[in-house]
Amino acid sequence: MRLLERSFYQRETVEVAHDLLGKIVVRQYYHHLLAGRIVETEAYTIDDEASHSHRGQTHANRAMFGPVGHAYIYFIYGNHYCLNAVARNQNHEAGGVLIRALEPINGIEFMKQFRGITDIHNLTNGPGKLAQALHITKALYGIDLTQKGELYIVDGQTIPEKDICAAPRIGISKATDVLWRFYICDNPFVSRKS
DNA sequence: CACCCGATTATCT
DNA sequence: GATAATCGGGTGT
Repeated sequence: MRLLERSFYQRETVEVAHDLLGKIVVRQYYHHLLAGRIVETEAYTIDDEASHSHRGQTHANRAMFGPVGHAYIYFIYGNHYCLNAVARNQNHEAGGVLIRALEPINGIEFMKQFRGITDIHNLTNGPGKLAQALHITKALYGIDLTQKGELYIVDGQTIPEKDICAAPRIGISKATDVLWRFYICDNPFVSRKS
């Protein structure tokens, strides 16, 4: 499995969100490798009212203004971390792709332990859930996802266009018209149906 | 320093 | 399907 190159992330954010489906998130946790296939994503651009980057750079969102291919991680609702891959083309100042759901591939027993449950379909089918299952916290903020390390993304199968669904993003109140949520249709690990 | 809110989840009914 | 839990960050005083 090859690492995704920096150039992969240096394209339109929405395109990268679409193309990240089928790619593999790898978490090296001490000597263990936890991995999952991306089955659901959402794009957030700087022009987008729903994006954390829309009101300009702050200390918390600085990663989204930094080099593409790095991780933007945020904490929400008092409990949950969420993982984004920084992605944008050269015309834009900021942008990110929220990783919303994974299909567990490797290290499933550790994921169960980190999540405190045994149901495999409830392990990584949500952005906060997958962060907990892979032990992703702010300690990994800004990490380069194009280099082997504690967290990175490698190539996987290409998903046929007919198997990709687009829908409005979840949990936002602004810019609900655009279909910037992508998921693999009929995949049982997607956070929810549309 | 007080206030408000949120790219969610678990746990009810 | 409804709602409580929970707390860091942004904003304004």
